Amino acid sequence: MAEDDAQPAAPRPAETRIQQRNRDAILNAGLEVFSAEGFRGATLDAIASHAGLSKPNLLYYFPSKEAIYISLLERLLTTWLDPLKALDPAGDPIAEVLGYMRRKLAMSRDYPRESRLFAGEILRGAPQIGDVLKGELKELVDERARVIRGWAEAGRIAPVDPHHLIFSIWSLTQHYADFDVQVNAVLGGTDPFPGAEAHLEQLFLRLLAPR
Amino acid sequence: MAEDDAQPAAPRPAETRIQQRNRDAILNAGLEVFSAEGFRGATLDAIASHAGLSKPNLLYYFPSKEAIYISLLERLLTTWLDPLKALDPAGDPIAEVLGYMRRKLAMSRDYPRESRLFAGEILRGAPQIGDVLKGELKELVDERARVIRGWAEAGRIAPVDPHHLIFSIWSLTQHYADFDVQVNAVLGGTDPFPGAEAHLEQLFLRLLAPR
DNA sequence: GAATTGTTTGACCATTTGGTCAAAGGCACG
DNA sequence: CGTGCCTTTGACCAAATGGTCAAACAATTC
Repeated sequence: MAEDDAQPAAPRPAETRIQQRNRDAILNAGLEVFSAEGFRGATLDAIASHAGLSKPNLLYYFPSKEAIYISLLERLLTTWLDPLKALDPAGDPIAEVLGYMRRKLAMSRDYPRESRLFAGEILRGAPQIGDVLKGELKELVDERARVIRGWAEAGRIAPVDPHHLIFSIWSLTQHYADFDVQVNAVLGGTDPFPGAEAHLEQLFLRLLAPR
Repeated sequence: MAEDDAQPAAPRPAETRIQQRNRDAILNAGLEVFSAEGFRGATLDAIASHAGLSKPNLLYYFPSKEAIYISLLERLLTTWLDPLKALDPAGDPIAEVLGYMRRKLAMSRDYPRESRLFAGEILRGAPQIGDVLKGELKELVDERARVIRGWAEAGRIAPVDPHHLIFSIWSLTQHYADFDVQVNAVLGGTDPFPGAEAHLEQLFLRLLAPR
């Protein structure tokens, strides 16, 4: 509708330095609070104080609490799906699956807040991202599942149900972020990740070894 | 302080029929709402209407929203720990582990609300049951871990880290209840449990088979 | 340095929500 | 059938919370 090709080089209104900084602070604060308290448990006051801003100031940058939440989920979804996209049909089957597992485990270690945010959304029935799950996610998974099925049929890995294999990778790795408190309670504070990686490597190696 | 041994046979005040029924209805409604919305997301009004009672009537049976929640968690914890207790040190190692896995998977199928209630509590940092995790749960797990380690050392199962083995069983089975929406979105509505059981049997058989 | 635009906030508001209370309605039992 | 206890509820309250707004306060630009 609106034309703006007149200017040679100024198409975007472009975020000011200060907008960039504040939006970032808000998203970071939102991640912190939403992942710890859930959507309903998080308050604008808590997010504002975490971000070092006043509540009305928050709402100058985002129209509502929900908008912050959705913004976070959108940013998260790319990060979340990328590792699966990176699974290379041309690579070595077992190395590819193990690589995917390791990437997901590293994400649980390095981005536990993101993992918990996602888990909370799904636990509550995915009110915001249900469509993405049934659309983009399902398609991506189905596609990779076909690759894995191909590997199995070619005898390059043991026969497995590809969908359940993917579920296994998700659940086994995310557990260490989402159920963090429980893992630490049982382990008494030792870093669980080295042990987890060794265990999961063994598990998938044995599951997938052909013959 | 108060003595009441006078009567020959009336020690308990004993719940009336109506108390029994209403307390039950409230706990069931609470499970429904808390598991779907989380503690913060659940409202007394929602629980009351689910139970078919008025809000003040709820509070005649339970002193507070938190009391309902805690009551549910307590009831849940026994159910939750029993399957692990039932793991028999004298039984056949692989059959015992597979049996435990199957029992947990059945719980995800038959009691998904309980699983989600528990998951929500842990996700939020276990504010109510943190102590149980560090106490009762840790001791039980450590004990069973010793049994499993014994099996491994005797060469009756492949060498595995017993704690991470237990985490694996928890995460793989609970995933089908807690991430229910995601599983169904990806699978497009087919019942995941038959496939899950076959997959997990294969997984643990291959993981644990000695040699 | 005046005008314009972008940023921040104190004061406020409406709604939601956990919880109270006094009074009314049932029920059992002598 | 009346007395006493158990159960139920309408009306109410205080606090928390998402969100608004006009006015003050910076930055930037010409």
